[in-house]
Amino acid sequence: MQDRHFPGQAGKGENLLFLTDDQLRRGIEAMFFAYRGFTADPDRILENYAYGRAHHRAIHFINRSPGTTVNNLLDILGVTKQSLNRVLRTLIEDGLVESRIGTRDKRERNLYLTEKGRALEHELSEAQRARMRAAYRAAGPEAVEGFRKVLEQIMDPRMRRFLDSLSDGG
Amino acid sequence: MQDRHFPGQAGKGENLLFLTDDQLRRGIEAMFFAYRGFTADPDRILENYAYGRAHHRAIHFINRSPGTTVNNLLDILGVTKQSLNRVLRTLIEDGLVESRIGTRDKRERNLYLTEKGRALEHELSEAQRARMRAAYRAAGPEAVEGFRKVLEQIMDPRMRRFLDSLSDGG
DNA sequence: TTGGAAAGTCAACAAGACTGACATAAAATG
DNA sequence: CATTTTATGTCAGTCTTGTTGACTTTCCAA
Repeated sequence: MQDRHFPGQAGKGENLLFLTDDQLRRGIEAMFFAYRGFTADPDRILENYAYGRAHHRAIHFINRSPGTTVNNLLDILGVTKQSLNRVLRTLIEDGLVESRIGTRDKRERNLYLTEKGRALEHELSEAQRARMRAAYRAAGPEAVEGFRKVLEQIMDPRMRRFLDSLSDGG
Repeated sequence: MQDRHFPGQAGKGENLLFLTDDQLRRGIEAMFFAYRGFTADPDRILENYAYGRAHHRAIHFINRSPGTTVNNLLDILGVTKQSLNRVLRTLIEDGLVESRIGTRDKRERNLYLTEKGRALEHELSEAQRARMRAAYRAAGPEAVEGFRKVLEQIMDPRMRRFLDSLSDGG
């Protein structure tokens, strides 16, 4: 599609140099180290509250989709409901998340951040955004476009569709 | 530096649209979902061996730098020695890693993959590379360049220098 | 109305991270 | 040569976060 097809071996080889095992390995290692940096700042903040990454993820996506159900969250986070429930329980007990019984379906719980929850969400996301902002700025808009493009290809298609739905609808 | 400076608000705003909180949030969520995809295939393989991600990471970097020491590995992986030791012990017991007493400094242990270790390393990395290869191919070489550029900015500078040293020297 | 499915909760357990204390051997230093 | 530092390994205990299994409440459809 986007490859210009030169005849013969030389042309093809030159075009596909970015697909060598060595280039792939560099990308893999970059993902590993970058993800560590990506989580480092929120992790430091969470320590002050005796929370972990699981709490951050729950807070993030509840803030993102207020009124979401436990089942929705399970789908997004990809953990078992028991695991999520433990996290939600502490967040509710600590007054960061409010759980309201569903109106249509009383089995469901609609989740909302409280004022306190929004405050922590903002503290966490601002720390994470600061690092991303600096990285984006240093790399430039074209690099950022490529960054997002590759990430979307790495993730499972289901999650890509989910992200797309958030961008369109929200 | 790489920003072209237009006078007035409109020009500046248009140039920096990729730095809005919304764009940053999309990048953050993309990182989260992509990392899950990134680890999914190796995780599935590791289950068959009753190993975890920690084993994968150790195997990867021992394969990357044969003869590396425990201390080196601690530095790269960013875990405690107790944590790493548990992993190394099982890998050595299972005959995937060989630990030789250092020649210059007999306190050190030089770590090597055995034939069996290399086999697992290859199985794991090939699965991970397959996903990355597909993503790279779909996104194209320019996107891949941006991807790597942004990741390098996200990681801590220490790890960036480490990656650079691997590219130059190895 | 009754039985199954769905949403959510509670309890117990496992992996893998952590800290802290301690042991051993070897190297470095005074 | 005595002491200190370094590299590694180990034991014990804790924490987060994942798991499975059993359970309640609610909804829906046969």
